[in-house]
Order: sequence, then structure tokens, then C-alpha cells
Amino acid sequence: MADGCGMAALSMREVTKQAGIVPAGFYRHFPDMDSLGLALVDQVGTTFREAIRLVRRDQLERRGAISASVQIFVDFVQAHRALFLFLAREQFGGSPVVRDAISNMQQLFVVDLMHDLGEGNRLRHLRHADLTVVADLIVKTVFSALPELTNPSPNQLPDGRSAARLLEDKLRFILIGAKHWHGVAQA
Amino acid sequence: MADGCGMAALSMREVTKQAGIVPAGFYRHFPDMDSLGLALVDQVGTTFREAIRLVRRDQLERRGAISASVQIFVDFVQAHRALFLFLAREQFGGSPVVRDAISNMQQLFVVDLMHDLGEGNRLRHLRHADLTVVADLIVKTVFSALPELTNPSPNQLPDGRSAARLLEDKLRFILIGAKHWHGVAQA
DNA sequence: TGTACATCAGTGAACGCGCGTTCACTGATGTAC
DNA sequence: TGTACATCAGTGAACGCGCGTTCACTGATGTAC
Repeated sequence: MADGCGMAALSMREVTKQAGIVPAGFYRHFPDMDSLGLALVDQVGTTFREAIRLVRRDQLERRGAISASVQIFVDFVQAHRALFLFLAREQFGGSPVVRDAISNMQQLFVVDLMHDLGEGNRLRHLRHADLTVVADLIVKTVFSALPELTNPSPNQLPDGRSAARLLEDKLRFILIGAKHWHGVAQA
Repeated sequence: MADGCGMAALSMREVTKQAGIVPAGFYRHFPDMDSLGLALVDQVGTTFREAIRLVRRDQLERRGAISASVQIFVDFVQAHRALFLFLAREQFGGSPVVRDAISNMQQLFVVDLMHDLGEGNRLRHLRHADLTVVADLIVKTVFSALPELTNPSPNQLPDGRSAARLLEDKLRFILIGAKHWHGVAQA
């Protein structure tokens, strides 16, 4: 998958060849390719949560700025590049069952993030529904930055800006918006 | 493709069967599946631009609110569901050449949007680089909302909130953030 | 310590199938004179 | 108006190939007694 396409373009025989076993050996591990996909979603979910834990710990211990959090996350993503590449590719394009699994995982992150945001002082004025929107926006923004972040040549973004810096500024815009949000009446 | 997966899971023979011609007939129209993909990107690009034109005209004539713009866009997407479904699926998961084409198209939208945002009065305080970030954030947010917007059962979002309403609020947060942004010193 | 048995990842051969691609063809439509 | 020719979307048969899946098998490792 490192070459370019998603799992759909990958045959079971290619997987076994890469793994160094005979095609029939695949069935000793998974009944079909969808199960492999689900196992990978599980793995990337665990890894992602580990990254979140790192960021959160940094926030607690050092009250770190956004830029520090993003840097921690980006480094983590690049250290597990293959796994996050899988996530980036399959989040929309994968088979329905894999896509659903990723979507569920994403929803868990949104709920977690809502709690985190709600506990701080800066966003106390947001109602539950508003927090949902902000958390969903942040999570989707991070997910849609994954293709750039997993790109091995990270300097090809317009403006010469790095992918990490771009994500950082986006989050800043969102959080400033959340800070100045005063309910639906604003519409 | 309406069933669930992306183009990668689609064989050329299935396409011809759906089109009602014999497999060999495919080559009268495209040399390979990638060319079909590029043609579809072209088509969805034209359609997308038409949607943008509609929204922009509404903004000029009626100084419409965000909610009106989003509604126009969402209606348009649902009227061309199959095409935007293709866009949603292939934006990350497609073959490299299709993905690049979509990414280029996206970049054109960002540039256009930067001009639009820069011409208004509300965001005059943003520098060029800041405008880039906001425009990119908005475009990516809209693109990542496409899977929900093209979903035939749009009421399955958490909170009972409609996909259109969710997108609307996200854009509001972003624009409020942009309005209150005061340069990198804010970091 | 030694023997008998269970477990299980990996083997290798075989199967039927749908795939992409080729080719010479047909037959309708449009155009030149 | 009529004839000759060019164009070109679609045909149908055929090809070799990689695919997913099956099966009885091997042989290493772990466990019971």
C-alpha cells in the first residue's frame, strides 16, 4: 500500500507474497480481506489513542501551546507512517465495513475531545451542541490533514508552509472561533 | 459505485456491463480506467464550480447568510449525488493520478476562495498567508462533509443534527475565528 | 527423562472464474462529388 | 437526387493471467502423563 492506492487495489495474494507465506496461509490469520482491514483499524485506533495520551499529558504537565501539541502529534504520525497512511486512505474510500469502523473510531475521539474541551476554562460558554460541532470540526480537520502529514516529502505544500504549521494555524482559527462564539443567536 | 466502494474495486468489465456495451467497447471511449477517472474529475469539477457560482450570486444579490449558502450548496450536491459521491470516495483513496487531479482542483478552489474572502470587508485584517489557511480550512471542511451530504439517509448524524446544519455551524466557527484573528503574534 | 498426542502456522497443488486486452468484423451515420 | 467513401461506436470470439478458495499434507512447538 506504500506505493499509492488503497486496500481495494490490493489482492490477498499480494499480501501473502509480501508477508513471505503461501496464498493459502492467509486463512490461518484472517477469513478475508475485510477482517484484515478491521484488524488494521483496531491497531491504528490504539496507536492514535496513544498519540492523544501523549498530547494530553503534555497539556497537563506543561500547559503546552497548540504548536507543541501539533508537533508531538505530527512526530508520532510520522513515526507510524504506514499505519496512518492506511487510515488516511481508507477513511472515505475503503470497503463499507472498514469505513464504518473508522467512522466509529472517529466518533469516539469526538466524544473524548468534547470532554477535554468542556473541562477547560476557555470554552465554558459553549453549550453541549456547540461543543459537538467544535470537536467534530477539529477531529475532521486533523483527519483530513493526514494525507499531507504522511507524505514523505512534506515540503511540497503551497506557500512553502509545512503541513504541521498549516494544521497548527487551522486549529488556532477554530479555537479562536470557539472562544468568540456566542450561541446560535449569532447567526 | 453507488453500492459502497471506490473506483479501485470496480472492474472495467463491470463498467461496460452497466453501460450496456460489450467489454471491448470500452476502448472506444477511454484507453484505461484512470482516464475514465480523470474524465469524472473534470465533470465533477465543472459541476462544483457551477455550485460555487450559484452560491456567489446569492451572496451578491441578497447578501445571503451562511445558512442560505450552505442550503444552496447542499441541495446542489444532492441533485448531483452520484458525482459528488465519486469525489468523496476518491479524494483520498483513488489511484495516484486521480487523487492528484482532485487535489489540483481543490487547490483552484482555495485560490478562488481566497480572492472572495479578501474582497469582503470583514476579513481585511488578514494577511495573505492567513487567508490561505482560512480558505484551505474551509475547502477541506466542505470536502470532508461530502460523505455525509451524499448519504441518502441524512438523519443518522449524532445529535439528530442534519449534515447541512453541522456544516453550517462549522463554517460559522471558522469565520468567527478568522474575524477575531490578529496575526501570528496571537500564538 | 521419555513417550504420545494436540495444536497450529505454513505448504503446494489444483480448481474454476472474471479480468484486461487483441483482433477482424459490422452497420449506421455523415460527407464529397 | 444518387453513389462512393470515411468515420466510428459497438460486436463477439479468443488469449493468457492472476485471482480467491479448497484440500490433504508437513513439521515444529507445547502439553499430559
